[in-house]
Amino acid sequence: MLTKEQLIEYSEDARKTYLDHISIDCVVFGFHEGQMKVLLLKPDDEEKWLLPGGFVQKLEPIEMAANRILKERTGLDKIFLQQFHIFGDPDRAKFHHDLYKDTVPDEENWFAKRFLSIGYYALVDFFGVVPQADQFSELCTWRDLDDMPELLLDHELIFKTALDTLRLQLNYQPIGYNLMPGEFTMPELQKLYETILDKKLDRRNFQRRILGFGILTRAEQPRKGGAHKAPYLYSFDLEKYQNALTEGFKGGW
Amino acid sequence: MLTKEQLIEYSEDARKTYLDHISIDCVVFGFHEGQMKVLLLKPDDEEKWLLPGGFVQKLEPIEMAANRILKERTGLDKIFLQQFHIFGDPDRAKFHHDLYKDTVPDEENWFAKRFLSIGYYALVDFFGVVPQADQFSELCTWRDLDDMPELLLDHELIFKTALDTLRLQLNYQPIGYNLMPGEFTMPELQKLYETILDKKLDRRNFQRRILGFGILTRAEQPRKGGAHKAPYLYSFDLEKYQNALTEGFKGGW
DNA sequence: AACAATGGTGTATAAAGTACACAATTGTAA
DNA sequence: TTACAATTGTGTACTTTATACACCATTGTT
Repeated sequence: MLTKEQLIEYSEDARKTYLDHISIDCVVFGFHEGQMKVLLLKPDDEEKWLLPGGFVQKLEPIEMAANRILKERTGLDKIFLQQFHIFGDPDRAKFHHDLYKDTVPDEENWFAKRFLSIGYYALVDFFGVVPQADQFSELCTWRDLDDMPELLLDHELIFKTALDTLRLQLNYQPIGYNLMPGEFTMPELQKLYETILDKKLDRRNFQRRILGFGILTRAEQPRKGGAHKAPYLYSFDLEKYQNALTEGFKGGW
Repeated sequence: MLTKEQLIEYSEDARKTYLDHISIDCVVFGFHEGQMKVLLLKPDDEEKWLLPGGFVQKLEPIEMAANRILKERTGLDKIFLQQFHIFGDPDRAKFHHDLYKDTVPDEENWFAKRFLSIGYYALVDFFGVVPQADQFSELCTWRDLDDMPELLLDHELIFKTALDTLRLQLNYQPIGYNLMPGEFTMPELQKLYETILDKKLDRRNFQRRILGFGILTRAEQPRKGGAHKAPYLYSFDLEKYQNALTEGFKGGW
């Protein structure tokens, strides 16, 4: 244990040495018309795009910060959020730094700092979102997964890491409750998996596997009205879904 | 884009609102005599124990910080490190805060802050480690996985999360290169898996599965001298091992 | 020389994953 | 009205992987 004097000295040292700045960047996934979408911001006077993000406030739990930030951009309140990595290269804020470096000296420029950024990914209901730009951006909108623009900073890396994590997650957790509408058909759910994985799946094997998870309830009436054979409607059995989320699927060992 | 005045005002606001403190906590796993071990610190004047940790310095990449911190505690240089979560409850530093709260006022006490902590786990060679206590601790030593003492702060949670992550990792990545000596027998490797998973595995099926990964090389001579039948010696084929690390094992989808 | 303890290898069975075929329904074009 | 394309539902054979269990080999001990 330190003495009083040691503690005060240590504290002064530490204050100079260790202060840092935490931001959160979110990869928000939505699903619409058979396409996986990501919510992006287009900053003023810039070609490239950004992930929605913000700063963690003093004493604010990071989970709460992530929810707050996403509420500002999407209007949504209770969002499926998953922390997946922290990114911490010292020069990752270079964009904002460069943008303002001729305007004000570094000492007065908040952006002339290193930002550690916590990466979250979110799975949301496409129709529930009302995209809202922030003060630095002219646009906040959905972009297709297979038509992504170039991203600023290390947001390319953050996005890729999020997608990899999501794909990995498919192997041991159910997915879809947060992305699909209340009722959906099996082919629609399959399309979700196919866009996430970026590959075709066999219709019949997909159906068997998904049903084998035991997390779906089939409605009595199929969906009428469309062309072709009327498909059955399914919904997630929330209790079993939640259980599968915590338990995980197959063991491996 | 902000004007000069807006930027300066924004920066001042931000400085007050967002400054934070980043620490790193490490769960260091070692393997010795058929037992999984974790490196722990016993602070002065405390019953409970701590994980080795430290602070990330300004402008220091976090990966580098983790390596630096572990070098101080273990003497090891190039360590297998895996970031797995960031822990950010506002009151998680309560221990140090309480410890010193009667000694100096909060403004002068570095510990009267919220610390965000990045959790890393490390897999190391047991014999390569020379445990070294820090200035706050009377002891730094290995503890058996099944004989863990109580831990301070949220280190219990950090440890559990690390173990869960490690167990999950077993399902899609090889493990052992960083934990086993250069040459080892199949039963020894099996014991590693068994202690991590905390369950018995079938000898014969384990062997087939591991060999099926194609990452082991069998030495020509078995290990002589011990009692009973002489077991074969294996070593990891580093190239194939690395490849399996990045590729992952089974797909699932 | 018999025995206990440990390690190496094989085989039968069950479960899971893959590939593919056929029937049913619905709107549309002939 | 009928043939057809498109889509969906269901089944079945085959392959691969996982699981359970049996037998033999080696080595030191009794």
